Amino acid sequence: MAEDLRDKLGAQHLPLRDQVLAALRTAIIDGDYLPGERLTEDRLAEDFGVSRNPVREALRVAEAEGFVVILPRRGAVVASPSSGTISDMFVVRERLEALAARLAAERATTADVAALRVLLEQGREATERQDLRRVAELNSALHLRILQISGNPWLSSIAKALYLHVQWVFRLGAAERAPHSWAEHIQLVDAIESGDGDRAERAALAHLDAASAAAYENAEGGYGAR
Amino acid sequence: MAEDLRDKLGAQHLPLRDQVLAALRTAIIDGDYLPGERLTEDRLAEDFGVSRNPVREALRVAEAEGFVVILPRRGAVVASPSSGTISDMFVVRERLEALAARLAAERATTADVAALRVLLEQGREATERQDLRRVAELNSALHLRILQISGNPWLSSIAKALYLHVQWVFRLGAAERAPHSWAEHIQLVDAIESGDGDRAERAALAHLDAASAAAYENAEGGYGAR
DNA sequence: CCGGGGCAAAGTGTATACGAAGAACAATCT
DNA sequence: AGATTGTTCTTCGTATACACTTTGCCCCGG
Repeated sequence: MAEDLRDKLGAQHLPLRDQVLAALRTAIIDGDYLPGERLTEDRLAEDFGVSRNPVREALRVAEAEGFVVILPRRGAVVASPSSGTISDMFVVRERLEALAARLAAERATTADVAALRVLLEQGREATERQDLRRVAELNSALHLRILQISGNPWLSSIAKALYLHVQWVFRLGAAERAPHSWAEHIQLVDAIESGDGDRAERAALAHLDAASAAAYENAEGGYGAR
Repeated sequence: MAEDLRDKLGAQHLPLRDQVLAALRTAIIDGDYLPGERLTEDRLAEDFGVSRNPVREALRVAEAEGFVVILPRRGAVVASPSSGTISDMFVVRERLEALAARLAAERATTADVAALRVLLEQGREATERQDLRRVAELNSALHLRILQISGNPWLSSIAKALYLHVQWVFRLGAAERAPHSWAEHIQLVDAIESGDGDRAERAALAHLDAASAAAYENAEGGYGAR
């Protein structure tokens, strides 16, 4: 896309609305704002120390991304992912990440693979140290990196959005993803390195299936229903 | 120019920002605003007969949806789908619609299938009448209906967003989709009726491949670069 | 004690104005 | 010419105002 243009020109200035959006997203994902909670504009404006306008703009985008629901004349509430939508999410994500794995396998440079291996190694270390927070971070980083390597901006942005929601569900469902997923990650990176699209896709599917099962388990009755 | 756009807003009593967003989307898809065209807030506000606030909120969502690109401190321009992103879109859409077809096959009621057949029949008629505009409408309706039957809101909304972009590319690339796609549609609906997920998926893929090829052909050098 | 009517508070939706800062472009100076 | 300096256009954010809806509460009558 026009990313090159965007990079060239005044890129480093982050509009307030974007900062608010980022803060809002993480607040929701981290559970600072709980599903069903009402988000009045004034309150958010005060929380973030800005006026109503940036907040409103951030809210619209958050709505488009599925983090909040906006009821006309009644304002925004944090969305409530039901267990039904969780499995829906995973079915879609499975397909998208499988595709990403295939494309990544077909396009990865040796540098790309090296970067993945670094993440893998760091993940192994963090797992050894029992640093679950860092493990989760690296897990995200790995998946996001693969998406990026796939070189398909649409795929990347859609899958990223879904991924954020998955994280959200995880946090709500208490536990972080179990560390055993790193074995699957290694399989996946190996497959990508091999350049074999079919194999990469299979590896991604296997991994996602396991992740899905774990998520579903965690999520069962995890959050405040409604 | 400002008049016809204003008329599209009509007398509905939705929030203005939603009307503006809808009008903006269709204006972009219909080619009233061309790729690369600069969209200043004042201009849009005047075109739609509203103040700048609803316009700004609509623009943020339009950006999230990929219809415009917002450059910090420089404002919004209509996005320019390059032929690269077109094929990227189709690769993703292929997977999603294949999934939708599978789910639809697994879940479709006889009423669902009947509804699809009605669309099919209307499409056949419209094709006979050479009513290309109506054919395109029915084509959309069919795909959207299948998405809906799939019963997966995530899949549905993501694929719908992608579909809008495909339509956009089509309009830009001049011609509507060739009428021969109806034969593929019939295959697809038959497969869905059969309840055979694999078969439905294959039918969807075949259809999408053909559509993709046609789109790619139309798009080649179709629009004004940037 | 309870249900409903009505009223006030809260909050959204929209408009408007204004100042600050960035970007683009023209004019000016060396 | 090339660099520098204004000038202008716009976005970005703030603030304010106000209509209109929704909500919640109080009070009243049963």
